[in-house]
Amino acid sequence: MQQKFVTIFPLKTIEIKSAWQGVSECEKCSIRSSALFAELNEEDFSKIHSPIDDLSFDANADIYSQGDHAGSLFTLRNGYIKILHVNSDGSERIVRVVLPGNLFGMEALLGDAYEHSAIALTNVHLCRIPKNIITSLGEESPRLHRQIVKKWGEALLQSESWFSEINTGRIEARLARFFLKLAKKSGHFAIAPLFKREDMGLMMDVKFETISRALASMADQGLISNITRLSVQVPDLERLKQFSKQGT
Amino acid sequence: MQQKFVTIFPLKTIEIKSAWQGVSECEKCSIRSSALFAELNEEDFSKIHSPIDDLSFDANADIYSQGDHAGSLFTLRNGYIKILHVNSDGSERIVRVVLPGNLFGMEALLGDAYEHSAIALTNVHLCRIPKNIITSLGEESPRLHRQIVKKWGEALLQSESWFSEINTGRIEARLARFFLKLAKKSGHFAIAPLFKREDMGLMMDVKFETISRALASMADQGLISNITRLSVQVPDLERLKQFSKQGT
DNA sequence: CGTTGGTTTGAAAGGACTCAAGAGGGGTGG
DNA sequence: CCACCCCTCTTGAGTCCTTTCAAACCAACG
Repeated sequence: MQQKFVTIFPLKTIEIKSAWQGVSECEKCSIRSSALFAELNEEDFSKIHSPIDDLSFDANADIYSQGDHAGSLFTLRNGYIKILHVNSDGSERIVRVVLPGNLFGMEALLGDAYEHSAIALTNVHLCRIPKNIITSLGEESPRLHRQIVKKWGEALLQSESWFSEINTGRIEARLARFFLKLAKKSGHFAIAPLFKREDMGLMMDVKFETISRALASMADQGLISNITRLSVQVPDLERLKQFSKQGT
Repeated sequence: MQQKFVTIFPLKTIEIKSAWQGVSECEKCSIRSSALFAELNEEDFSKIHSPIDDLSFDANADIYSQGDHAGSLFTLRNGYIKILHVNSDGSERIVRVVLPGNLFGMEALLGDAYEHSAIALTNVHLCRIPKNIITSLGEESPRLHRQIVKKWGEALLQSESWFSEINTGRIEARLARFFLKLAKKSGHFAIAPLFKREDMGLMMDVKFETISRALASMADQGLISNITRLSVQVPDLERLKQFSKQGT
């Protein structure tokens, strides 16, 4: 019932960069400072023997699905990913949005199966880290272990703060906070990404029509402009901030 | 079951058991199998030098507040605790409910300040673990580190699942899921705890009057009975489960 | 026995949902 | 290159659920 996209393979993932082996690239990784291996030194890298693949996915592609065997965790390099939880009654809810630099799929370290589904919201670029690298390297490198604890903690805090801010109050205020979290300055304006209205509804627990109406209403009020499928402009971040606190 | 606590000071916390030092008690702890030190052996315990205090608090007492210096983490032995997040606009939201055996306040391991407030929902009994025990012991004991990662992961999963199930759909369905999570069998019935309506509203993002009305309505439908301030009876868990999936 | 904090209940207003129709965009095949 | 189709997004009107503001109620406690 979901969107269908044309795939060459009946399978779900599309890999456009070839996998590569070894450690040299990790050491030069542009997002390394914020990534899992931030604190590792050369000696640590020399202990990595399994391949860390560098993968790309199209928007809407499944990275993994709830219940899949969990053999790897991932670092997102760019793009956005939604973490979807399917409730026992079949209803769905987006429990986290993964931002560049974030780790996801850490359930792999705890159990055999993923607890959620991870689906690309945009075209994405990510690293797949086999769990055995962590478990074996972890024995020897307290630095890595510390980093994992830290990353995990950040994920929890992000999840809780996301939850608290994106799910409290009227929709318009929630949308405002959502924009404030994701907006990036670009010249005189700030630009915030939009996702499918359906997805945004799943994040905030409202129907997609409600998202659409709220966007229109906020545009009427001059809080945002140039609504497209993929983004909005925020002319005045400060004003939006005020709005997110007040409600009117 | 809950012993009576005598309030001597006007202050918020009351300690009824004297603090104690050393490791001997942890080894015999009744909830140790589910607690942080589950996997430790005698050698590990011998390395613990800071005192782990065993504390009690009355309902409504603050365990710590958002922004406080974070010097310890905690294991809840019995009772319930709410983890409250104060948004930048002053609005509040309960992001997690701590159940017996759960770890909380792990932010202490990451930064200097607590990110949330922890407040007792009932009379509680908990262990306070100074962070330096973890950081120093962690260097030497991979078992402890593993256990921390595991606990942290559980907290994230619990938070996400709580979020997903307690915050999706109509209030009555959400309340039903809430009862299913917390109900315990007691003879022919199951009994689920209730908290202050205001608190329940903060968990589910509705006003306390709405909670009250939803409880009344569910009682009319025979889904629950014997509503008091502190608990409800659930005559038929299976039926409640059906209800939580359907809605009507 | 009156105060107090918490809970319930009522009525009207407001926000979100449902069902439905129409508009816009991007991709496909002619 | 254009026409068509499908998917997504927008908009409308009526209904349902939640909020708001009030008032009454209740149990615990001094």
